[in-house]
Amino acid sequence: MKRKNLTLKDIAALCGVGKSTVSLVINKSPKVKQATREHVEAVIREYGYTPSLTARALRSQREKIIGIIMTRLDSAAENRAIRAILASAYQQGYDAILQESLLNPQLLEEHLRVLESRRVEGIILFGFSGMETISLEQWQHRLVMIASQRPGFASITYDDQGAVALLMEQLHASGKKSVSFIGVEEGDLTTGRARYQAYLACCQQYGLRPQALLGDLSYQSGYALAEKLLTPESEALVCATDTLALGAMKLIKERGLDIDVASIGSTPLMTFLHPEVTSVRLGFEAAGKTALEMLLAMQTDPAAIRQTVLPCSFTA
Amino acid sequence: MKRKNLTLKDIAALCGVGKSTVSLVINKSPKVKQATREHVEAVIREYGYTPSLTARALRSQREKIIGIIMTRLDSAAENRAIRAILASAYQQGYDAILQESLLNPQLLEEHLRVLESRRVEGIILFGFSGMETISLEQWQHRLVMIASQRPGFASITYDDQGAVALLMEQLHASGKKSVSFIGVEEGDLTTGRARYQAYLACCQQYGLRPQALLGDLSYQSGYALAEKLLTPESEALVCATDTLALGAMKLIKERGLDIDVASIGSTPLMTFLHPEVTSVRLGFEAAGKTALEMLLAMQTDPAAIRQTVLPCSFTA
DNA sequence: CTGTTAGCGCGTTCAC
DNA sequence: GTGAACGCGCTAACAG
Repeated sequence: MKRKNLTLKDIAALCGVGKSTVSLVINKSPKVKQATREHVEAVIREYGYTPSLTARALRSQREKIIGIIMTRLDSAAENRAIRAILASAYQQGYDAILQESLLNPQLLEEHLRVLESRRVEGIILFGFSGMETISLEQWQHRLVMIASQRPGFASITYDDQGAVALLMEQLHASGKKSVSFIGVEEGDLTTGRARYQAYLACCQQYGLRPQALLGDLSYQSGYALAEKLLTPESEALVCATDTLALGAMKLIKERGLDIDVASIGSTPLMTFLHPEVTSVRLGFEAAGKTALEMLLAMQTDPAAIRQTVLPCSFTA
Repeated sequence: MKRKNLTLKDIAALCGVGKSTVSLVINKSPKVKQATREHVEAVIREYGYTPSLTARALRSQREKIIGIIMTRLDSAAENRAIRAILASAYQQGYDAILQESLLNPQLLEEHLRVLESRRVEGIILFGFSGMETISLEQWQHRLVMIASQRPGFASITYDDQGAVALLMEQLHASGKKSVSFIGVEEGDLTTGRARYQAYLACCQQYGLRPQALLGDLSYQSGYALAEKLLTPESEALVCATDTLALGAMKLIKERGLDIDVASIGSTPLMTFLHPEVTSVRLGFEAAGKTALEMLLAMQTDPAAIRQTVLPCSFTA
């Protein structure tokens, strides 16, 4: 029962040929006689031989593995991106080692060490604020950051300003004069700072008085912020994320307030629970797909290191 | 800049010692002179040398990698289990290759092939109905199934019956006479069939008339089923999952119905949005932790192949 | 042109 | 404390 793994050599012996012949067959080299090839293939199938990618990797110096470091497994946004990454990677014959940073720089550092010793070919890193102190030089030409950026590094970021602007424009067009905002602390550079600043800029542009509160990234926070911020005069509320919006919506429903809500994310849950909420999609799937493409391109072409900003759009 | 990876040999040369000495230092063997050890360690640090786990794996025939095949990345339940798996694995020096089966047997089969050629030491497989046709013999002693089982294979399943019984008991104790149920099709053996059958059994036990509908596993389905099933006379509703419950709750709120709802999952979202819903936890974290422990135990002790049923409990 | 031999890649381990 | 063999598949050089 304990069928220990067969090796190339075993198969060669079974076929009465040299190791290299078997290797050539496996790699579909044309320089093997048809008869030999078929015989070898038959034996391989019969014994269920599978070549060791480990040995291959050692020899070829190519692991065909990438590392993905996400912040939290249960982030819906990252999930969607990763699904796209895994699918693309799979097609290219790559597998992915997954790690969770939990927004902890120290943990990130340890993960990087592991990926280093695994000799992964590249890393896709979901950024978070606090990781600025981590040195990444040695990964510079084989790392793509998502959702944050760093000079000289490849990155894919979401169009935070564009998303907020899109929402604000829509609310403005429908005549709202009192548009509030709930977001997350500016310590978070993208979801936090960028979206908040964009809100402020839009207020200025449209001559609105900013009314905003920032908290953390939880349903509870959305609820609490909305509770503090909203008044009977509020006409509209922009939320930095769907999570916050879900919290806010709970309050709004409970109080029976009549407020137009807009948010960023466009998650299936939000679309289902509150289709009336205007929502903008940031293109998570595209981010994942693009990240992998960029990573693979970087291997051969250093010029592929680019900082890409993905466009956002209203839900189709 | 293109610092190509240093090897053991390089370090040995730099230190003026043999390869094996460096190896011994890395593996903290005591049979190295203190002075030599310190010198070697200094050089290793200075040059930032990291031994290749690939070479080590080839030599030792131990990859220290496991494969995790989940059904869907965005399954909250699986996410929680996987977080626990990753954390435990990390402690033991294991990394995880993650794959998504999307409930597709064919995809599962391909993933298994990949894991085979990667020579992973074990697999944690989140089961789904439809995968019965896939042969797993060769993995028998290094695979743990979660949420489904197969004779002779290690598995961890949730206590579907217990969970339903717990909810029904509570509703019965509070005097409900009309308890409906929405679930998922019986093609799904655990979430679907087991929970539905448990509901029927409880109805019989308490002398209630069963009123149930089954659909798929989506918010929309929860809403639609509730709409068809509930009447003004309905007193209580048991939902097979939080997802269904979220859908049902939407309808219930919209209609202003007065119905006690109970569900299985106890996700943070549910707890936040509808704390009034009675919810049972199936112990996803425990499942992940247990799965990994079992997998590692199986490597040395075939008797560790067990079919475990995790207990459920009300949210703490 | 077909097929083989030999050595490599890198860390581990065991006689010397 | 060390050289050499080893694990497994790849490939350049070579023989038939």
